[in-house]
Amino acid sequence: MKKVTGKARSTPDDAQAVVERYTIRDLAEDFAVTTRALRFYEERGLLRPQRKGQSRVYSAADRVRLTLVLRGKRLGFTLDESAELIAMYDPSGNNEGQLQALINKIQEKHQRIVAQKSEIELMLSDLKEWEQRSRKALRELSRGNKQN
Amino acid sequence: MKKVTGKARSTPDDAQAVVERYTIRDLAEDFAVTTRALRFYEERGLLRPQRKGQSRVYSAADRVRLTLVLRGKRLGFTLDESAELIAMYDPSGNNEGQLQALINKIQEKHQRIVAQKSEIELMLSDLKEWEQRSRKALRELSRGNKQN
DNA sequence: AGTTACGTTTACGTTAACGTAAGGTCGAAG
DNA sequence: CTTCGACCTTACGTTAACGTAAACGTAACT
Repeated sequence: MKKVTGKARSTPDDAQAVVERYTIRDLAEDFAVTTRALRFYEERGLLRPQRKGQSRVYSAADRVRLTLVLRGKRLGFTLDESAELIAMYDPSGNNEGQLQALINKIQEKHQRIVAQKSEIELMLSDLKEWEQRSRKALRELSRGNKQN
Repeated sequence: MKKVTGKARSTPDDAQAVVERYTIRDLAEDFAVTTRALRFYEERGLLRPQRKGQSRVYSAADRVRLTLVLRGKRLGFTLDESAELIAMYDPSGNNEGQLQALINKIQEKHQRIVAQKSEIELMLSDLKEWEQRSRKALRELSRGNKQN
């Protein structure tokens, strides 16, 4: 969690607002992703870091976005879907319609997850069944061996 | 479920064992997969239909295999994993060690599925949380509008 | 013979989310 | 000045599971 204020080197005299800035590596380490992934996310419009020269400079806002992206991944969203959701949640366009749309999207995904959950429950029973059959076959096999 | 015995056309006199045979299309329809998929599965060693001339002829055994493959898919197995499992379950090599290995594999997958399940539960709560925040933002926004 | 239906092989195309070079820039350290 | 180390861009490679198209064989019907 290397936090660095405005000018990191050695000018603590400058009492400007404490704007946290992070290098690409900071974020990569903090979130356990590769720098390639971060650049990729940017390419896909999920992050919009500033530049200092050619280097990317990430802010706290970018960390929030990244958090959302990663959360989206865990939720099984594609990057495009996450991009869409994040865009909708963007404070700049926080009007009523947008938010309602966002809520709808979320509920849509909610449905999908619920479906996945029942799928998995089916899978579990399938697996158990299969294992049972294997065990049974194994028992019968060893019984057969004894009778040999 | 077009079942066809030995020689389908018009020789019911031939009383040989009722060996069910299916065309590639039969299987495709019965299992709701494409013929391409069936050929692909064969290419990957998951199915081994006989040939009559150049055409593929599937047997009941192939249906079982296909069932296992599709079940594997639902279980989140890759084709390679399914191939492995099916190979292990193959009656030709049904010795004790093989079966035990199969059971182990299955349990391994079982673990994975269980993990997925809890992942999904996390996702669900994440989603609900997110939705809550959106709703709240929406309420506050409409409250603000009234005061305008 | 011609057409239609169904089968075959070969092989390139597709999608997602990065991985993995290859080569170039830039500022600090020795 | 040279060498690092960290950053950058460009661009091709990768994996899974087929989709899709091309070009052809064969059998049955008309």
